[in-house]
Amino acid sequence: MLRVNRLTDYAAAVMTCLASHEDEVLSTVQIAEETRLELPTVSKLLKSLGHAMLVESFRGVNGGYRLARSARDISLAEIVVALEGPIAVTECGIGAGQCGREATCAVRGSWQQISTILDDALRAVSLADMSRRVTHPRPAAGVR
Amino acid sequence: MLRVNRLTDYAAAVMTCLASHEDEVLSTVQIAEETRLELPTVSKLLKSLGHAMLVESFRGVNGGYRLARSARDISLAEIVVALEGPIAVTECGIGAGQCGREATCAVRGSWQQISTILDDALRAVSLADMSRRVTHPRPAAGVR
DNA sequence: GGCAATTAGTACCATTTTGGTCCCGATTGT
DNA sequence: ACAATCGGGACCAAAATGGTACTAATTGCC
Repeated sequence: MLRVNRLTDYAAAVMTCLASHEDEVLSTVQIAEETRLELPTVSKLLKSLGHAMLVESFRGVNGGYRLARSARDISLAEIVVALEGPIAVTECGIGAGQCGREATCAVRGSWQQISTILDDALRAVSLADMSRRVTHPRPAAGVR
Repeated sequence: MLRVNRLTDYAAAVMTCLASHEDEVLSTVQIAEETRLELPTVSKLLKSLGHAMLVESFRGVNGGYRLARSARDISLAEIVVALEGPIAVTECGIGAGQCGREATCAVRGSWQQISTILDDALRAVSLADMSRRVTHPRPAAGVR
């Protein structure tokens, strides 16, 4: 486990799809077809991504969605945050006062360290990196 | 989000408790009191940790649990794996054939990269590190 | 030998989360 | 005016999660 929600995974696919059509406005239907995801699901995802200002929406006939910024300027971390909220592997990592055991808790610091590393890793991957990987399927060894 | 199960968090607390009594055999009751967790929950956790060979169990009167190895030789990754299974942020990261979209999936590689980094980070934290942090509450900046 | 302490295994249940669907109102190009 | 689209919710079924309970097996001690 230690999974990202399936919807977050889907969101990454949707964003990659948009990235591969940079500057075009794609309708939800087109995106659903291209990603092979269900239409209502894609619709829901795009709404969340819109709230997070990762995509721009255009209503009306010929409306649809487009990346709000260049694919190079959007990180995987932002997509995760848009769908799941702050990146923290434990609940107490978000804010104080959630746990009751805080004062005596020996493990919080370590979890926070893990969260930070994870956050860094997610921020280091841009949407452009993810799209690039499609055509160059053999990734380099390290990240940063 | 992107959380570890609460039980995994608890398991880390239980293991840290055992680490602070290295070589002693503690009963479930003692561990529950010290960690301030519910007895049945602690019991369940210790069973899982036993299956994963992270703790040794002793039945009968004066029985209980003890770390199976030195705290330095047990990593946070092992605790996570014991409770949650293989570390992979997406389902398709575990094995092939889970997803159907695999052939065309553009994002799998990036998720796997994240999983690897996360795994490394978890393996880099030992139980001894976690215990140490209790007495030295200000952690150093980086990990490795 | 028998009792009490203690873990092992398993089954079970309530609640929350998750993934997914649907509907209706608002906007806009033709 | 109409049709294509997005926006915002409400809603629901299924699964995961966290937690509990019960019984069997093991072991130390009197």
